[in-house]
Amino acid sequence: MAKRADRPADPLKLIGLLWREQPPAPRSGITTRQVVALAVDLADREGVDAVTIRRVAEEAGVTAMALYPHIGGRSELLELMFDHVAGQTYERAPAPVAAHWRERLEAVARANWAACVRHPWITDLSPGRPAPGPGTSAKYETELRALDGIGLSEVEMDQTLTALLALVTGAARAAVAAHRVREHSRTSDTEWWRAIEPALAAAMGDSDRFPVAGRVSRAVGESTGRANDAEGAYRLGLSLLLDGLAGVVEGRRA
Amino acid sequence: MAKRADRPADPLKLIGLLWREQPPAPRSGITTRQVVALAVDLADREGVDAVTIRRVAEEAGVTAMALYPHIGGRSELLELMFDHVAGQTYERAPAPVAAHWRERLEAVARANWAACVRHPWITDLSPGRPAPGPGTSAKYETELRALDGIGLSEVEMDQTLTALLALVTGAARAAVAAHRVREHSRTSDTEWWRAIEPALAAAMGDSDRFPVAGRVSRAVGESTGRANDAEGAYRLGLSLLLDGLAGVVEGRRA
DNA sequence: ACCTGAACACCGTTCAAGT
DNA sequence: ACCTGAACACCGTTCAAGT
Repeated sequence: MAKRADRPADPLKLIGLLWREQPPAPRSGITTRQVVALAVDLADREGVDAVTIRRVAEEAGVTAMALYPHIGGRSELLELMFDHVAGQTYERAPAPVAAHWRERLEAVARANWAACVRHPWITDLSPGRPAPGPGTSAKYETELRALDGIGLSEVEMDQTLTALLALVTGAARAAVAAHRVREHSRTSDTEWWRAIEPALAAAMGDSDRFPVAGRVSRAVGESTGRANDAEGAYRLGLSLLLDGLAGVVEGRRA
Repeated sequence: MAKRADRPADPLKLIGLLWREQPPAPRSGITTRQVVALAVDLADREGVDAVTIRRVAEEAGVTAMALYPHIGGRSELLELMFDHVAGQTYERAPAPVAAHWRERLEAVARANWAACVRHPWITDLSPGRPAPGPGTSAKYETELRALDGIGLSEVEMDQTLTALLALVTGAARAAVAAHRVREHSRTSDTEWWRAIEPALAAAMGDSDRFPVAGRVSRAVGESTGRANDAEGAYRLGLSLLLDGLAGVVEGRRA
């Protein structure tokens, strides 16, 4: 959750900022690109909420108001940051070019999961109509190529990609949130539950109102040491989704 | 994206607020339950960002500071709101009790999709370690029962549910975000693209750098009239996931 | 015990003024 | 053309003071 999404980014202004090659050589020596990189670093270290205009300006060594010509406004800055990290998704990870489509899609999922681990704050941003920037466009192209030529229609390619990314991002979100609570309280999940349990039991009145949930929670706690296993959910979910896709693809080939 | 997630909710304070039966009969006549219901209505109408302490207090007819004993703080209020709507997920929708597990899981997905449509702001909230409140607990129990007795281990039940909800929520998030932009600009996606295209083409320099993306975008635009079909992605993704699960379940029965 | 008013330390953004 | 300082209209939250 970030601050002030009140005003959505102005699309036309944003496109100008996203695609412009020549920064307007300002007095202060700052460029859009540099400011965005600074903001991304800040978000990596302290989260989106730390990315305030004033704070970014301070890091850039200018006043807050000097930033506006370079970044538009806070909403536009967030979109620029999003496009920036989107463009880096397949820089460190190998491009998904394996021979078998299943390996390619697994590489896509892995790269997106890694991006969420490296930049946890992107799970806080609403994707919305994805920013039509250079980074996002390149990422989309790379990912669609992994899905191309396996017998799906164009619409199915887009829907499959959206579904796969929804699964990865959704699970990553849960993992990130759990990790934050864990870090914040400096306790493991089991410790946390032990601390919480007396208050909870007293409040619930001990009645076994949630038998299946209780049984599952105990099993998950014992086997993973955590209240939820988001990464396991991601792996299993991906595997099921790809199994389903294999059925469709092979069904058509026959 | 909402305001101020800086401070996470205090777990023990939160549990007290979530489970207490007897509101402390205050002078003003307001109760935690009423304030939460008011805040949910406000969020439904104007989004999470409109849910400020001052604004909610105004709606409740008290000063901002009078709210604190009832809701803890803003973070806790958001968790209370989340638990409130979680508890309503299966009130309007029929409980997932069909004979076949596939129908039960489809009902689970449908109910969660409907909740996101009714309360779009819940897609802005980080789920995190889910608030251990009465609503969330009841929802979890209902959903696990839909997965019980079909041959999965407890850990697999939890992971499957998490994956399914990640898929539904992730797709719903994209759908909500697209809907917001559409509503804000009062234009359809195709109109929006037409307005954007000249600026974009000029910026990109017409070079066909994204051939597959271009081909897919055109096809999606022609067949759905939209830039993205999040609902289609949800349907297809769910169907593939359940196909995959059917393979696992049937494989074990044999 | 509960509520209030004033205050504190923040926000994003505007706008006239400087260079 | 770019940057600055001051200001505006907000935030969440604290805290002493009232009843």
